[in-house]
Amino acid sequence: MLKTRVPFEFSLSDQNGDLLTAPVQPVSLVNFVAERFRRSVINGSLKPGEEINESQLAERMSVSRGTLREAIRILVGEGLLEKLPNRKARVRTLSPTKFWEIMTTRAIIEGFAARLLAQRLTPEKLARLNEIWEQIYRAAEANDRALFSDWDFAFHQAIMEMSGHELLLETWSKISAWILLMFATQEHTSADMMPNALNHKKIIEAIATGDPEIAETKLKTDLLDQPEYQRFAQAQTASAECIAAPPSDGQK
Amino acid sequence: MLKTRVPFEFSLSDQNGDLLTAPVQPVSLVNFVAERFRRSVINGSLKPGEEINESQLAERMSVSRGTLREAIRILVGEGLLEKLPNRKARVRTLSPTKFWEIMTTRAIIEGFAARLLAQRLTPEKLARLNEIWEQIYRAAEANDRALFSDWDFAFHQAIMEMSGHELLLETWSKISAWILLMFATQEHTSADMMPNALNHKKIIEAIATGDPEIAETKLKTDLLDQPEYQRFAQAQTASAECIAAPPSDGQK
DNA sequence: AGTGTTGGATTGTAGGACAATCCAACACTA
DNA sequence: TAGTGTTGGATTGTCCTACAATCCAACACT
Repeated sequence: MLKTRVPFEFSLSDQNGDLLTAPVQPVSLVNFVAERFRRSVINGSLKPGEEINESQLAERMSVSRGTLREAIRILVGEGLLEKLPNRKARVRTLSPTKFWEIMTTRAIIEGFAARLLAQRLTPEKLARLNEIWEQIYRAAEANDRALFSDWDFAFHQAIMEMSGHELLLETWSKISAWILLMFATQEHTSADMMPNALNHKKIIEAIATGDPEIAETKLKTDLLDQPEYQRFAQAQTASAECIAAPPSDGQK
Repeated sequence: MLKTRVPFEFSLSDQNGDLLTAPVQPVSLVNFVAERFRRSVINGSLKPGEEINESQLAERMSVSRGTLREAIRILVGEGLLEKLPNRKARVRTLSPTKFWEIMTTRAIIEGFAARLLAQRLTPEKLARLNEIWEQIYRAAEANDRALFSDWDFAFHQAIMEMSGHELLLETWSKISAWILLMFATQEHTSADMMPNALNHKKIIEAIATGDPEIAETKLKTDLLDQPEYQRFAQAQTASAECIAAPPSDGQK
């Protein structure tokens, strides 16, 4: 088989114009495979609970088993796969409880990031948020569900990045695959998009006040008031006050 | 070389009496090596910035390069090592900024866990906290720094575990190596231990009130008021209000 | 001082080998 | 029939060897 490595890969949506000066990131085959895993889980070709046969999959992907195993280690670290010794790796399942956990974790992480961002806001950062918001709005207008999700994700990612808190960003990144998965599984009607878009504007305004308390609270309540959270969280009222009340479901 | 696997490993300090019914966890060699890495970083035999030569270290540890590489992947996922393609893995360094990041991240995670725990507190959980506290107190009395750190860590870990929020626990676990590293690097005088022990009692009391707000706030302020945080965070006043003010240092 | 060039060290990946483990199916026994 | 051995194939865990790709520092050139 081909023994050459995947040399370089640029995320094509590289927003900032300074493509030239931006650090070039070589991508190893292992990372490439890991990314494929993420996408496969997110787009549903790898279903929750599905097991992974190393030799078989390695051959189908035309990579060595070692390479595949390393990729699996990464995904396990990110929580997308689970693995017990001597047993196949499995795609983790997304139960209502897990859903609640993801949303609350996001809430405290993004809430804190918003607090930081509010304190360190610069005109450039604000401009960037507004740019992304434009795209969100446009996607909502165009009724483009996939595009809307992409920019929605980008919005939250931007907040995390601009908060300047590296560890928090890392932590957020590790659960971001779950976030994407949730985006993918929510069956919004087109009616949901526009109010959602307008709400993002309110988030920007909350951050723009410069008041850390307002910014943090806005992000927190916002994440926990999402309809899909409500749906999964069953009878729970998901206000900021009730942030700590998990849904009580039997299945893990 | 030896081709047999490391069969099973029990954490000897397995508190709960039902050793028999508890699930048996086989440990792969990769995990064993990963654990060695963690300990080495924490006890200082692997110094921050130090680079890792795969073949060399693999031979010295009597494991194959593949096994070592998988272990490295795990540690990279936990953030203890950093790795760029085609370059050696390196032990990440703990700058003042990083220190601030760890403490604030802990604060929001543990704070939220305390909130949950306050709401779901049972007599058994409370008893467990008090048991651990006994050990903390005893270690402080005996002036045993290492023992104190161990039980201090166990205390916080117990809060995370008993909060019942799996994802939060996972997230916390991933940065726990950093926490241990901080414990290891703080050069407390013996005088610091007893007040610290007594303060842990106050944490228990805050949780025992059952008021999520009180519990969360107590944990948050507590983590950010630690002397070692103050030391690293330089001129910052680390009250709950100033939670979001990072130290401004040049070196990353 | 700035820019080619080169060789050795190291990482990235493949692929084969085999022991250890698991699991499901079957056989046996009370 | 329920419970308990037994067994063989499938799969994972680990090691090994091999070599291409990459990096880096040292040297040479201009």
